[in-house]
Amino acid sequence: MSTKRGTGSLDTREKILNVSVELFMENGYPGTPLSLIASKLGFSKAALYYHFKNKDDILNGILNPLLDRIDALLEEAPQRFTDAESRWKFLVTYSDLMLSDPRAVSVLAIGGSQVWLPESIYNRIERHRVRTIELTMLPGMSDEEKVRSILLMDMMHRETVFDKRRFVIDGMTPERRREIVYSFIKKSFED
Amino acid sequence: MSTKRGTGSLDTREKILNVSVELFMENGYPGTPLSLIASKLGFSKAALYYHFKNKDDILNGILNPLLDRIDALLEEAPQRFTDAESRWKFLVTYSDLMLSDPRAVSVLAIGGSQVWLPESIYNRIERHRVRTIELTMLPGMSDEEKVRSILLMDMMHRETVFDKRRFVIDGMTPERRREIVYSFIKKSFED
DNA sequence: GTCTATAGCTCGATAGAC
DNA sequence: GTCTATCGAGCTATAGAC
Repeated sequence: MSTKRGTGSLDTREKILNVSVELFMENGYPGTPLSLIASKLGFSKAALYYHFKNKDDILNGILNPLLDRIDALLEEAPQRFTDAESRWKFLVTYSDLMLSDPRAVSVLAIGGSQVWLPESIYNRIERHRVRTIELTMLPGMSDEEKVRSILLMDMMHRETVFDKRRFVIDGMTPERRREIVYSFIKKSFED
Repeated sequence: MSTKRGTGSLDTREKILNVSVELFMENGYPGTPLSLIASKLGFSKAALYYHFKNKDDILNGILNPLLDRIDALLEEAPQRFTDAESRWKFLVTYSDLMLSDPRAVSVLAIGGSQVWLPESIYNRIERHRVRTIELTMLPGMSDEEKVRSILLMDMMHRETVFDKRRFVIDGMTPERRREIVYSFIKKSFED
């Protein structure tokens, strides 16, 4: 995949991805011209086309590693969970997976309805969203419990995906916040 | 404000706003050219400039009525609420206000980090977001309670703002869903 | 592997006729 | 109040030199 690298330096390819993520977060994906990415890297726009075949290819480079791993996780999962413990274990695994790729997650957080995404990526994300919600639902749930599952899965997803615009309490660390959020979600699931 | 109108027909201005909202939801704001709005209305791009001074002015026409009313509500509100009942009354009022303008809410739902918004509108929305969260916090709350307030306000806001991409249960009406969601939020606040 | 130059396109906005 | 025509800016992507 990659050539051998020296001590501290990253692939040019990786540098491009990292700078792109920063700019996509600031300006959005359609709002970030390739010229801006190039100038922040200190070289010209055309040079980007040596490393990526077009703009969407940069986006794919950022998102695909994470999306592939989510695909794999969802394929391993059973049709439905039948008990709360194994469901919770799955949710934690899913959450850890998301948190393991902050670069991709940052770009996912730009979204919203994400109409600007290439259709192939959009469809994958939508499939993940629907499937994870389905997997929170246990057999024999009432309407109230189903709706609550949707709300809580949504809450968990947002907790992994959003970092920037978050309302921060005094000196609370992100880890402490996450601990509180997850225990609230777990308790609400069990209630 | 408006000239007298015939029986069923809307202002051209209102027609433009309604068509724009539909297209903004489909393609996003930056992804919707004025030419598309014009063609869907059956007239030319230049005609739009008789009714609005530029593209952002259309967006303002959609959002400002709601944002103005939210501003007014937030100015009426006390510095902080001191009891759970008056806080809940405020939250219901805020929610009803949002639901009273589905057109504006649809456009707000496009967002996400909403970097595409004109700065003036973006700042207003951010102020609303922060202020409403502050108002959910009662004196003497623990860290856990503060975080839960953030989560629940966020949940409530999303319940008013999102319609489209929602995971729908069988034959459940939106009203039934909202009833379940609100009772969950209320219960979680009181817990 | 990076450059300059430019093709080719789309868009917002304006001018001016009707 | 709506039209045609067009300007000018900004963008993706490619060609071809080094």
